[in-house]
Amino acid sequence: MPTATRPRKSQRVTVRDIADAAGVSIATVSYVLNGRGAISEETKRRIQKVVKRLGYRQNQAARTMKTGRTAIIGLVFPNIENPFFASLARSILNEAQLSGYQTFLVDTEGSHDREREVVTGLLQHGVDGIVWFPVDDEDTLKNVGVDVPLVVLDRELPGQDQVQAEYYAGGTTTAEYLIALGHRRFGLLEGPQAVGNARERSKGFVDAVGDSSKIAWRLEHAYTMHLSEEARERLLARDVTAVVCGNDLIAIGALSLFQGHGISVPREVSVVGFDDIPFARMISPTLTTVRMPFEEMGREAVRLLLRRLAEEQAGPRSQITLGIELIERASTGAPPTIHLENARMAK
Amino acid sequence: MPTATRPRKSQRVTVRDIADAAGVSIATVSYVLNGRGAISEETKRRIQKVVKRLGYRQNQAARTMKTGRTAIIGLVFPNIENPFFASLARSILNEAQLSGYQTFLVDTEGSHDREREVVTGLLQHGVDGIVWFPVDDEDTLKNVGVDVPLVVLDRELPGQDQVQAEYYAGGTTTAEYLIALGHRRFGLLEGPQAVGNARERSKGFVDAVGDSSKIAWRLEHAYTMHLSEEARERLLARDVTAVVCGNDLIAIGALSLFQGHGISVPREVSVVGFDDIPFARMISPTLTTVRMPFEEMGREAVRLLLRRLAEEQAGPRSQITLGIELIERASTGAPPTIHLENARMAK
DNA sequence: CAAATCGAGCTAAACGAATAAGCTAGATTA
DNA sequence: TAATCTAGCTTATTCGTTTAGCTCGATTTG
Repeated sequence: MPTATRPRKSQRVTVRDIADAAGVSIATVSYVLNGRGAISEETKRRIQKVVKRLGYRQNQAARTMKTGRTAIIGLVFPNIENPFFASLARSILNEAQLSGYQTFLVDTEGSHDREREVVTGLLQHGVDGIVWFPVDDEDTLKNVGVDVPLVVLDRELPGQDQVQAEYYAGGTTTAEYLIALGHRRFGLLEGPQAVGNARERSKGFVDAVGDSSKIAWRLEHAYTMHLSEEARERLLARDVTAVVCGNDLIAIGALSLFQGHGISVPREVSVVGFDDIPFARMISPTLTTVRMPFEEMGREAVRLLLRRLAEEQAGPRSQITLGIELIERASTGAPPTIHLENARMAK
Repeated sequence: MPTATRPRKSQRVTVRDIADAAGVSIATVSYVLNGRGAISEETKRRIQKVVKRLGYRQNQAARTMKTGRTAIIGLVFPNIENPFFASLARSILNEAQLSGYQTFLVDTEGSHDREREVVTGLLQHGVDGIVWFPVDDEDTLKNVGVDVPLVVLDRELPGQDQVQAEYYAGGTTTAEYLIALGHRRFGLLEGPQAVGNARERSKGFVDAVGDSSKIAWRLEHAYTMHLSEEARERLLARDVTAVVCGNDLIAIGALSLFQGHGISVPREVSVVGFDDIPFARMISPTLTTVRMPFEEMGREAVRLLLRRLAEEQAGPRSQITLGIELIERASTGAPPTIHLENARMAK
């Protein structure tokens, strides 16, 4: 179709241009650029000067063709709007950047189909590795043919490298803390039980509570601030002195509900979250919660991935488990006296 | 160095493999893959079957070499942990994905130097276009040599395509609303005035307030929930009936401070935010704020970019300005009577 | 009935960089 | 003096695609 228009030649600066301008071969330029080969200091300097002068940038696509490496990692997340993921993403983007990697961030919006789709896209682009935060415990990528290193975040998948936190301990710690405060009747607004770590957390809590106290009810809830009708009813029934939530978003939803109904937290009821998103300390009352080590998780995930990449060898899978910590804030306190007395009588 | 080890041939499936298996040339395979050329239905089907059977994926790097297109766009953000950006990012990622584009997300962490750095990285990877949310009004990319379409978000930069919102109108609308409620003494916790839209917003507010009321103080503040010492003092001085904040995070910080000091919102003081991040409706009291059209902004930015990409022609720059809307919630109300009376007397 | 047209597919030349292998000239060694 | 070595380059090939231009037989047309 183009008739008169002459195709613009040499649109982009290439090694060829550098080589010509510096009076050397393209091989020499390439060696200098990659710090390889035996090149005299003088030639190096000359070439580097030309590179700067012409504003040359390596063509990553061409590089990739030869080396098979893209210097890109893929980051697969269920929902970037959840502050938990935003914090984690930041840590990962940062760590990757430090090692000279760019990151494709893809949002699966909680769908298994989209998980498969987006990962296929990532592989087509030839990402060197993938950090994957699965929607739930289902291994949707089983037969997608992932032929690059993969690190799984916060989930239990057999045979994969993974970075997790001490969910069970998070549960027990929470229980011990609340019991020490005097609570004896609990409500659990658990995260989706299709996810292993949500189960772990609940299990830790239930185990630690043991026979000393009563878990009045357990209700599964999505990781969102907008409480389900059932959850609202449960909370407003007022039959517990402490509500333990699957994550901070659910806890914030609970606080919001209580506040809307004039129920005082923590005087009438205590609320505990999980994750310690930045908002947890800003809402009122500030939220007692279990801190997830975002920074560390992201860093470890990227490092694990890059180590795999460097070794090239398929060693045994690594499983990194990070410690958690209960952060005591203003949403928890001693139970109302009447309940306290009940508890004493029960002893 | 490899002596005994035979280099694994045909590690990856290529068009060559498909062509051989289907008994055609690689050109034919390519035509089928790209829906071009005149190929019989039968051959198409045969090739597609082989593609599926061998699990072939196009090598994007090789494609890029020939076409000069990467099918990647770069997204440059100041801080992904701010829910405002998270929401915007989600919209952009989604829209890009729909058009078959992957997205590099980079976080500049509010630094000009990093803005330059990361964009250079993006260009090296050959992104087809860039959506840029600048740190402030400074055009840090002026001499970075950006040779691809660029869309600027939420900032005023001469000569660039941009997507914005009606900041000035946001300011006036807020003022009119508060005045209608009876407020006459205002405090402004403004966003960084180095940024044009923050100035616009303040200007809109100040203009609309006019002589009818008094702006007791104006204080510049970073876009964060953690209030500065000066801001805290200002707020606790209690000399205004309404506080207008530069964004929702600042507003949440203010609410938190008031609540911590037993100051009732909105009975004693009203608070207004800006952006309408998802949390605005979940905190208590729920936050009256000005809704930024995240979804639309992201969508328009990507569309604008892709249009540029398709046209290839450098037409006149586009400037899309989106409407905003005041969302009335529970953090605003009539001023305390004593103030109301003062205001009346002043008339 | 020869020429023009057309459908379906093939050949071959890029794209820009990395790199193995080869070359050259001067220095060192036998 | 000849053989060997080495620093410092260059030459030539390769990565997997896309695509302009060609071929070849079948069909249509004047």
